[in-house]
Amino acid sequence: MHAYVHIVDDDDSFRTALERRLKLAGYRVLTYASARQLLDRLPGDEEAGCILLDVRIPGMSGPELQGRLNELQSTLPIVFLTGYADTATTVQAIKAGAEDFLTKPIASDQLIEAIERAVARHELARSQRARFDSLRALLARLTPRERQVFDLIVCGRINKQVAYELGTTERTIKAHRHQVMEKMQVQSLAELVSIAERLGTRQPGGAVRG
Amino acid sequence: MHAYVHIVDDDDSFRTALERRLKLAGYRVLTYASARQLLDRLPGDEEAGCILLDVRIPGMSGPELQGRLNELQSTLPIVFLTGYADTATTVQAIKAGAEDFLTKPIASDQLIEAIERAVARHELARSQRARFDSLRALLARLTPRERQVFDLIVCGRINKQVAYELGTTERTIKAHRHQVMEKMQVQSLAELVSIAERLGTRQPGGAVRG
DNA sequence: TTTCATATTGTACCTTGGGACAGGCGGCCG
DNA sequence: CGGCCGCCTGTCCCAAGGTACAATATGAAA
Repeated sequence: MHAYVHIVDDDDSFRTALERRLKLAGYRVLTYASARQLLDRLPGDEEAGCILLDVRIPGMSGPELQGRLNELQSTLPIVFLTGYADTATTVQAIKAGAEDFLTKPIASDQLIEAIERAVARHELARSQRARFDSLRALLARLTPRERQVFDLIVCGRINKQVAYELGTTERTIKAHRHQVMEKMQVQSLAELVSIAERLGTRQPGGAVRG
Repeated sequence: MHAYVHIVDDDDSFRTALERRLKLAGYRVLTYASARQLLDRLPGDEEAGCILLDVRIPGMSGPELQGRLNELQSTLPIVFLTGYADTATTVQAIKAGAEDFLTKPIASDQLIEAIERAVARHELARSQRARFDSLRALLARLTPRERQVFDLIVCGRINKQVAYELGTTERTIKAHRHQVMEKMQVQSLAELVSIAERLGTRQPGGAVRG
């Protein structure tokens, strides 16, 4: 386990001490004195890891950074680590998806436990994200027309209905449908529907009245 | 809005005061002096509502009750309301799905806000649950054989393959398949797959090697 | 201007799905 | 025991999906 731990804290000595502790525990550690710094050298998703984040840091606060990272679709789990914790902030942080909320001083084993949970969650999130993204990539390769056909067939329309709704012929739809199956790398309608369902691109769509 | 608020607190006077406040705010209120009492007269899902729960109550604690209710598949959101809140308990409660975690004394408007959020969430959860349950009910009406056919066709098998895997003929599968579509009240394979996906009864299942 | 991707359409043929109609076998319950 | 249900099976036929082979048109890119 060579997971990255990103420490964001304005207290130099605390940061250094924590860095040393975690390196001894086998982690790769990167430190940041402010939220800004972390955003500037934003860690990607290439490696499993997590963020250890102080609540009160100069400039952008911990929860603010959390919000920003959420906006940026970051999957990096956050473990808050702070001196004083008021209930509202704690609740807000956890609701916003933080993996944990710990108070200083913190026992090493308890911290490591939290980090391990966070890293495990990150690994899970990454793999889910990877699957999701690869499906989205496939979908993105469809031409606009193919995408229209895709949407209709995963809603259960038969070729004839699709042809009617798109103002073309059944033969043409067969061609597009073939392309769709090809590009989405599926052999059956069932798989196609399953993908659509998982990507959330499937609105049941009323039955046709023709 | 005639939502039910279930107050669980061992402090008689607090319970009564809170009950009065909430009734004035238009809620229907039920009070319980212990976790046991609430479990005994367990509120169903018929009406929207939420639970106001103290952390430290005699017998089963707030978080313990929360765990028990989660086991029981309760959808009733919990708003913790307690005098003293340590961080670990707060984090644990929110992670376990509590809607909020407030400390006494609490301003009415803030409490009402939390209750409103909880009730809204309950309404959402109830409607989702209802849809889910109705699908499960349909699925439960399938005979064992039909269920096997269902599982295979939503994985993309064609009749011939299903027949082979179940050691019977294509004709028989057609009959079962017809029954499945009938009982599940769907007109297309797409809808059937969608249901399977939402019910999580669909394991991709490897391609057939025949 | 040539080339490429996209969108379109056609014919012919085969496979798969699905309905209509009809029947057989075995277990469970009143 | 008779009837109901689950399960199985058959034939005929049509509709829908899928493929091979082929071709046209248009706009954008090289």
